[in-house]
Amino acid sequence: MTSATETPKPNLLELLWRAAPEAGRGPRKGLTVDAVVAAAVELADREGLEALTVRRLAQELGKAPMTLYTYVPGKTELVALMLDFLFISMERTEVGGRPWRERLAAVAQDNYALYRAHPWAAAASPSRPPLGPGQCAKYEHELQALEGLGLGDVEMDDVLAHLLGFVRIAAQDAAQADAERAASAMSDQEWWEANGPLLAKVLDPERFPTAVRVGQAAGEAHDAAYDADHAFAFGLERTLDGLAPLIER
Amino acid sequence: MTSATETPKPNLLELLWRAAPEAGRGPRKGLTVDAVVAAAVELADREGLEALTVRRLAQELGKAPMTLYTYVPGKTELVALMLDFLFISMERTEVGGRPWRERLAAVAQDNYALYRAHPWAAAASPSRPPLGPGQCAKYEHELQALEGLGLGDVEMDDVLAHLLGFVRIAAQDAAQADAERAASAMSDQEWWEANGPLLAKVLDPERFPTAVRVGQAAGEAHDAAYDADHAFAFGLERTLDGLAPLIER
DNA sequence: TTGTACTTAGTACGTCGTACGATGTACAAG
DNA sequence: CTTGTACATCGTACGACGTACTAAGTACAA
Repeated sequence: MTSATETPKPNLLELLWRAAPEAGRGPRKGLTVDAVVAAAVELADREGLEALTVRRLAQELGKAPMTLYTYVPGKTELVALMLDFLFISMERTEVGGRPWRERLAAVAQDNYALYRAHPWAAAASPSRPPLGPGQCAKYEHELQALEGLGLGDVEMDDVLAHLLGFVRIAAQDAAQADAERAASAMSDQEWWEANGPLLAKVLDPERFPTAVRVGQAAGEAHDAAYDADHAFAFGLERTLDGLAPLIER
Repeated sequence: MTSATETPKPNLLELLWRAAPEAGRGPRKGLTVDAVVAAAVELADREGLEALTVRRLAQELGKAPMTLYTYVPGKTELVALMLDFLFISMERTEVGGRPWRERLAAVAQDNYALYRAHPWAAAASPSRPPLGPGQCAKYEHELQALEGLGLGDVEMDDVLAHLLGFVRIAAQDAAQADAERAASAMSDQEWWEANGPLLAKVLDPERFPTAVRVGQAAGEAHDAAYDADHAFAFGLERTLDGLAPLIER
């Protein structure tokens, strides 16, 4: 055993809470973790999560790529920090004293707005994000919207997870629909010219009677293959309806 | 303009429906699209989606990497084919004549079972998969579970999308929880030794009273940070409760 | 003043998806 | 039967990626 200097390699939790031991010797740092994270969020917002590469981010910050590893141990940790960064500063509608349905709707809408503003976050966000300050503040605020409704503690957690899961999948689907529209160089017309004939042959109303009928009706109703905001509005009502028996019992 | 031979480059839809123009000249093909897709599914099942690389898949098939591009235009299309492959052969519980709640529960459970057996699929599956034969058969079957309940066509589509969205997010969360458990080299005990002190300091019951109380209760109730199957069971009941007012009106 | 812990940067490794070009095969046209 | 051509196959290579490693230089502690 040498008396080697253990480079303490900051833990993700320490990083999230900015509990790093505050360096002593050596040159001054030219950046902060926050600056790196903020720039990363801005880049991901602007050009999507797949454009967020270490090289690219370093370039925007005017540093060499490997320099970023002084601030963040790796890309996974960076994304976790980015998420918590969003959670810290997201809108939290105040709902004290309002009926439960409005309270939960506000929670859902705050989350949906967050994911719509930062589409990469919907895909990156796990159901149990690491316990950073943002996640904790968010959890606290959202649980308070569920206080006093006669739910047990475990039920409160179940209900919240259920509600937030709905919002996440709605936001994921919305983001993906947007991305597909943007990525497809084809106009709707071109697409139909290319694929219509085959589809007409293959979507046999005798083989798929219900599918053809319903699919057509849905497509015409939304004037598109998929209407994300409608799906969110519809799903939110259903989700709240589904919580009513538990809450109003 | 030369009279160049346009290599017709198979469309994704043509590929899904196996409507490729059936080559004429040249050496016999050593594989089929189905063989490639089946091997890819098996590899992804066995080692996860990130282990599914073109080189690796080619190796398992005894071919050179670039050879696969004769069968499939690219990796995105391969994943789409893999999904439709699952949809073709998935379990479809027969539910004719049963009450609506049982029917929808069966649809949800068939989907959940699919995603649990093929965890990569939950992440890869969009809300509107391309219209391959599997997706069509699936859509048809699932819509039939909604027939005769007094819903309009557009409502049937909305309801199904809502139900399937719930299943997808539940499966995603389950897969991710499993993956995290597997990836973390730490035991629970090691994790708490490493992170407990910081958490104790930072999870201040005065700052986050509800979060600390509820989080602890939920953690103890499930004996883990997250219990995916419980979340699915709970959420399914809530989701069906939420559809009741629409169906039983 | 000197030693040491640190930030920064350059280079490089192993991975990925896939473009390109050469080689050889088997059918179609002569 | 011969020959031309469309195609399957494969080796090589390119430009990305995350990041390990090393060297250089800086500013505080002793």
